[in-house]
Amino acid sequence: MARTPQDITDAELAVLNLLWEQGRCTVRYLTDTLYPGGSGAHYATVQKLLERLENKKFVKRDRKPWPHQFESRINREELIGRRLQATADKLCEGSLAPLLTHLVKVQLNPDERSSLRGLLDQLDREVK
Amino acid sequence: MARTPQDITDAELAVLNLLWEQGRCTVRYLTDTLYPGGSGAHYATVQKLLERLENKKFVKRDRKPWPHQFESRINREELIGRRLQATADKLCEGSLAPLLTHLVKVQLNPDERSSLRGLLDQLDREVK
DNA sequence: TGACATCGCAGACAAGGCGTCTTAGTCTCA
DNA sequence: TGAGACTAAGACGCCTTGTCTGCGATGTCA
Repeated sequence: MARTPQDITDAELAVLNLLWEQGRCTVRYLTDTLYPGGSGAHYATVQKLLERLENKKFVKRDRKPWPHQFESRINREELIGRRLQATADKLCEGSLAPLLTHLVKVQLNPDERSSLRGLLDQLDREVK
Repeated sequence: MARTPQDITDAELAVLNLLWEQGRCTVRYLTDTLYPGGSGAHYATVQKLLERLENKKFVKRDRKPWPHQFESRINREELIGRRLQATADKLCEGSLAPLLTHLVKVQLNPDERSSLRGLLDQLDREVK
């Protein structure tokens, strides 16, 4: 049974989180924020994480300015979607419906149910 | 940044899937189904996977009969819940609501929306 | 233009996860 | 009691992943 590597690892996610919060920025900024008072080695660590994220198309690097600028090519919402689909693929033959059912059953109190109805109504209106 | 091991790996999940489908059964049955025509080594592989699942409390082993009988202590629904919560912990500070919102937006056609309304109504009635 | 700091890049490394396999001991039953 | 199946414990090796080293390239400033 072959192993399936993670799409985005924990350390990579920490970098992405900062990119989401900050928008476009440099390795220097990311390093100083993630490892305050860190050594030069940490800089290279962040650089490597960015390189891997770039290879996986989750981060865009702008090589024109110096130093290079990085920004995310995926937002949190999209990543949530990927994770949900991955869960569905492994546990529900790719169907997202069981996940939805689970969340509705487990998660909602009456107030949340009514706000969910509101969301459904809104989606209905958008279709028209 | 420490790595977080998976709660249930792919190979372990293959075993669990069979246990869900079959209910209580032996290592022999699982091995012959997962590795048809497999060697003795595969038998030990399945045994090891079961041992790890047992340590993680996802499988119960009955040592009274010979050979031992195994059954799952978690069902698919519960595993879905664990995975969703893990996703929420990493991406939404533990809140499941964004996952639900995402699924409702991305996933539903009008028919599914109306059946979801039915589910909500049913939950409302159960509360009373 | 030369000194110097910073950056970019390629690769190496260790720890641990995970799937697999070996081996030795144990049990059942004819 | 001997054959055959099962249990148990550990080892093996590949891979992922977070980290780090070294060095050439690039920019800044006197």
